[in-house]
Amino acid sequence: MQVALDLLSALAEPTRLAAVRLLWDGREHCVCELMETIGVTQSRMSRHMLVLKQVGVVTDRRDAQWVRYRRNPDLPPEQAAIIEAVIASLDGAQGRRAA
Amino acid sequence: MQVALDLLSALAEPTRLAAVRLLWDGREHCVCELMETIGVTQSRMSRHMLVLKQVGVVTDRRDAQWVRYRRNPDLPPEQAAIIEAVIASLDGAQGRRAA
DNA sequence: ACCGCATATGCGGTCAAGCGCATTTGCAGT
DNA sequence: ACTGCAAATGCGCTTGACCGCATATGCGGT
Repeated sequence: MQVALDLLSALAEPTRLAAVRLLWDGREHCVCELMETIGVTQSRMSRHMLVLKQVGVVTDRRDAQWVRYRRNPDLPPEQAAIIEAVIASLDGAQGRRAA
Repeated sequence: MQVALDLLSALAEPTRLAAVRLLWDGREHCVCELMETIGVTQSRMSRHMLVLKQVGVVTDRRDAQWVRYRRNPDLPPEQAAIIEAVIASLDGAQGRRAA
């Protein structure tokens, strides 16, 4: 159960959920981009990304002065399914509001 | 986003996740049954059920001296999908361990 | 009316999560 | 070597989640 709890805890925070949502396009994003898009301070963004990395949701890579984060391609399918369901609920809410 | 965050927070707690899992059989369960099955104190169980009720995951019903909780049948599908993905990951982990 | 089981709740304590600020570290250009 | 941007981290603080204990409330049965 612990794995699921860790994942849920990681997602149950606004900054982290926003980051996961952005990273779920499959592309790489540096911390500076994420913090600007989401609108949070640098240390805050950095720490939250660490949490996401620790639960295995994302991967990071040094690229010169930047650290590029992206969705972890090796994330177990059952966990990916959870994240996708969450993102779908976010997008769905948006769509229904617009309709 | 708030709705999803509330749901995730509600699920990201051991006692509540265990309760949701039990209630997801669609049947009714009283607090006394839940607390015994899960193995927690009465006040603890009661309070966690309140949280689950507040986020709309479960419904309660007075039946004589008991309060019967069950899965909320009116839970929006996108949220139900999240919960089902979580439960599937729990069951899946179990099955794979046994295999 | 009283008792007893089931459930909820008031209260106070503990602990970890999250935060900002300041500093450090990593890296590239000059 | 020095400067500057990107990212991480040490530190101390605040706040809210969760807990147990005790008590209140709801509801039959006697």
